[in-house]
Amino acid sequence: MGAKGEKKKELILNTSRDLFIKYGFKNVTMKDIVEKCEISRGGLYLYFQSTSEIFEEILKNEPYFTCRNLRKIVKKDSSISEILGSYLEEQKREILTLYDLKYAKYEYYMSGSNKGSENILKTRFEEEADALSDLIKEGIDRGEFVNDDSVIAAKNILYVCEGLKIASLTSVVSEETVNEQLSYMWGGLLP
Amino acid sequence: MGAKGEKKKELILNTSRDLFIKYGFKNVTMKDIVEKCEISRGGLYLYFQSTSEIFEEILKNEPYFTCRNLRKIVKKDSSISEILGSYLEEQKREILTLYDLKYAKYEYYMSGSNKGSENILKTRFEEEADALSDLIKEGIDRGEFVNDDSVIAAKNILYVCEGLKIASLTSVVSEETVNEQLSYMWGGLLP
Amino acid sequence: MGAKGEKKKELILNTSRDLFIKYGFKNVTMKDIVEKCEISRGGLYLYFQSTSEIFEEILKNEPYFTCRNLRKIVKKDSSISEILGSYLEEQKREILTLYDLKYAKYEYYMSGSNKGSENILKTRFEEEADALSDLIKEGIDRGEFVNDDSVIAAKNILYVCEGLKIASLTSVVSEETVNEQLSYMWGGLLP
Amino acid sequence: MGAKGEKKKELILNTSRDLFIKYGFKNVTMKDIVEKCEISRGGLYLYFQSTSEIFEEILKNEPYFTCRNLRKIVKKDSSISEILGSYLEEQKREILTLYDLKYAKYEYYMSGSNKGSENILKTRFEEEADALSDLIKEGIDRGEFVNDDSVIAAKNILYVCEGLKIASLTSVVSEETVNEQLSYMWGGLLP
DNA sequence: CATGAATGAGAGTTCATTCAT
DNA sequence: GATGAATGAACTCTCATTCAT
Repeated sequence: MGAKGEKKKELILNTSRDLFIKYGFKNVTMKDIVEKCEISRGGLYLYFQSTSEIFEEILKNEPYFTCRNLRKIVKKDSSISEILGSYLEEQKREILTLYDLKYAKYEYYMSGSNKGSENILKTRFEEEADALSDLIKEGIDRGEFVNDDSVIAAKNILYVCEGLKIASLTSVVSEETVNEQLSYMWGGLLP
Repeated sequence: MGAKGEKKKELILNTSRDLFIKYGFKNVTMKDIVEKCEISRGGLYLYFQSTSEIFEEILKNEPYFTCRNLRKIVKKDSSISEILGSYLEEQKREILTLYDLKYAKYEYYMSGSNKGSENILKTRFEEEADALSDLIKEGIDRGEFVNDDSVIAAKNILYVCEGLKIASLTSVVSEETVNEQLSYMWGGLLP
Repeated sequence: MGAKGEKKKELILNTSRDLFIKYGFKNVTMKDIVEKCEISRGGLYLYFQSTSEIFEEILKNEPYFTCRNLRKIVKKDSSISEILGSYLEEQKREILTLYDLKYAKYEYYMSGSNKGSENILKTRFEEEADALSDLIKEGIDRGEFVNDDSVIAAKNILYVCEGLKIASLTSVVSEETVNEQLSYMWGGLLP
Repeated sequence: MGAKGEKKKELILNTSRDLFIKYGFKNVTMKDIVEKCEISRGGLYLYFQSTSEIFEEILKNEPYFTCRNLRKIVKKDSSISEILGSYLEEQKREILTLYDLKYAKYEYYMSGSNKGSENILKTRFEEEADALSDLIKEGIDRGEFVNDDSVIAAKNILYVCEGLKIASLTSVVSEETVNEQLSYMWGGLLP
C-alpha cells in the first residue's frame, strides 16, 4: 500500500471514529462508513473487512494517558502529590467529556464483537493499575502518603473512575460529583 | 387483557429474559423471541412492539436489593455495621454472578435503545445513593462509623461497585479483588 | 405449511425449472427466481435457502422413464424386443429434446454445487443399469437376444446414450446419428 | 508483443490451467488468476479479457491424441488392431485420470460461456470420428475387422468413451468397468 | 384474539473492469 | 507496457412489521 493508500486508510479511520463517537459501535454499519467517507463499497473492503476491524484499529491508535507517561512530561522535581493530582485531573477530563470513544468502547466489549482479539480494555486497566500502584508506593516511601496497600488503593481509584465513566454514559455526572469523589479518595491517602 | 393474555405476556417476558441473559440486548431479535416462545409473529406484536419494550418491562419487574428494603428484612436490633455488611455481601454476589441481566442492562443503556423512556439505571442509582447515605449517616450518629460526608461516602461505595461490575463484564474480576475493595471502603468508614 | 404455501412452493419450482432449462444451473440466481416469480426476496427464502436446494427438489420431482416402469405400461404380451424398442425410443426423445433439464443437470453435478447431497445422477444410472440388464437377460432367456453378459450390454447402451446426450449439448446431434447408434447397439444383441 | 510479453502470457496460461483443473471453469475468477499469477489486475487485462478467452487459448494449446497422429508414432508394420488397441488405451487413461481439464471443458461448453467462438469439442469429435473411421475401414479391408459401417462403429466407440468420461466426472467409474466396455466394443469389430 | 405467509428495506460481500500514474 | 486503487453493479441473506384469514 502506497502513500495514497495510507491516506485513504487514515480517512476511513478518522471518519469512522466520528461515527463511532456519535452513534456508538453497533449502530455504525459498513454502509454508513462508505457513505460518510464518500468512497465506494468495494473501496472500503480493500482496507477493512468489518466494523470490528476498523474499531480495533482506532482503539490501537487512540492516545491514552497513564501515570507512567505522565511522569515523563511533568517537571523533574514534582512531588508525587503533584503527579497524582495531574493524573486525576486527566481522569476527570475523561469522565466529563461527552463525546469520545468511551461509549463505543464499552459497547464494543459488551456486545461481544471483540471475539478472538486481544481485550485492550483489560490490558490497559492492568497496566494502569501497576503504574498507579508504583506511584502511590513511591508517595508512601517519600512520606507524602499513608496507606497499607498501594495496589488496593490504586485499584480503588481506577474502579471509582470506571464507575464514574459508566455513570456518565448511562446517566449524567456533574463536575461537582467527580470532584467530591476524587477528593474523597485523595483523603484516603493522606496522613 | 384476560388471564390468558397475562399468561402469554408472562411467557414472553420469562423467555426473553433468558435470551437477554445469554446473548445480551442487541443480539436478541424479535424473531429469536418468537421462535424461542413458539408463538406467532403477530402474537408477539399484540403485546410488545420491540425488544426495547420487552426489555424495559423485564427491568421493571426485576427484583433488586436496596438498603431500604434490606432494613426491613434484617433483625430489628442489628447494628448498622451488620446491615451495611449484608448489603455489601449482596453487591459482591451481583458483581461475581456471571449470568444475569447486568450485561444486557449496560448494553441497553449504552446502545441508546432507551430513547424516550425513563432511565431506570439512573433512577435506581439515585435511590440507592440516598438510602445508603441515610444508613451511613445513622451509623455515624450511633458512633459506629466516622465520616465527614455520608452522601459522598455512599456514592463512593456505589461507584466502586459499578466499576467492579463493569470490570467483571469486560474482563475478569476475582472474588479476592472484590473482597479487597469492599474492605478498603469499609476501612474508610471506621473510626 | 398450508395449501397456500404448497401452491407458492409449486410456483417457485415451476418457474425456476423454466429458468434452469433456459439458462442452465449456474446462471440462475435467487434474485432471478424472485423476479420471475414476482414474489418478495424474503418470500423465496421462506421456502428455499439456495438455488441448489431448489434444483435438488426439481430433480426429485422430475418424472423419468426406466425400463421397469415401462414394463408396467406396455401390453402384457409384448415381446422383450418391443419393450426395449420403446425404451430406446424414449432415450432418443430425451437425446434430441433441446430444452429440458439435462443441460442444467450435468452442469449442476459438474460445478460441484451438489456438495453434501445425494448424487441423483449416479443413483439413477445404477438403477437404470440394473433394470435394463434384467430386461436383456430375459430377452436372452426367451431366445430373442444373444449376448454373453447382459450387465455389460446394458451399461453399453447407457454409456452410448450418455455420450449422445452430452454431444447433443455441446454440439449438435442429428436424429439420423441417434438412429444409427441405436441400431448398431441393437445389432449387437441380435442372434 | 515482445519476448517478455510472451513469457507473461505463458505464465498466465499455465497458472490458469492449474486452477481450471482444480476448480473447474465457472469457479475460477479473473481475481483468482491475478492472485495466483501474482501479477497486476491491469496486467492480466492486457492479454486476456475474460476467463473464457483464457480457457479457449488453453484448450487450443492442449495436446491431444488422435488415431491419425497415433499412426505416425507407432511402428510402421503394426497391425490395425495394435493401433486401435493403443488408441483405446489412451482413451482409458483419459477416462480414469481424475485431474485434468475434461471436467472444466464440459462445464465450459455446458454453461454457455463459449458464445460466439468455435466449438473445439465438436470440431475435435468430428476429426476424431473421421480418423477412427478410416482406421477401422482399413482394418476391414485388411481382414482384421468385420463391420458393416466403419463410420457408425467409430462413432459408437467415441460415444461410449464420452459416456464413460461423463460418468467418471459425476460419479465414479472403475477401471474394470472401462475394460469391460472397451472389450465389448472390440468384440463388435472382430470376425 | 391469533396466526404465519408475505413484504421490502437494508446490511454484507464479491468481482469484473477501468484508468490515472 | 505495467500497476493496483477505485468503482459500482450484482447477489446473498436477514428481519421488523403488516395484514388477510
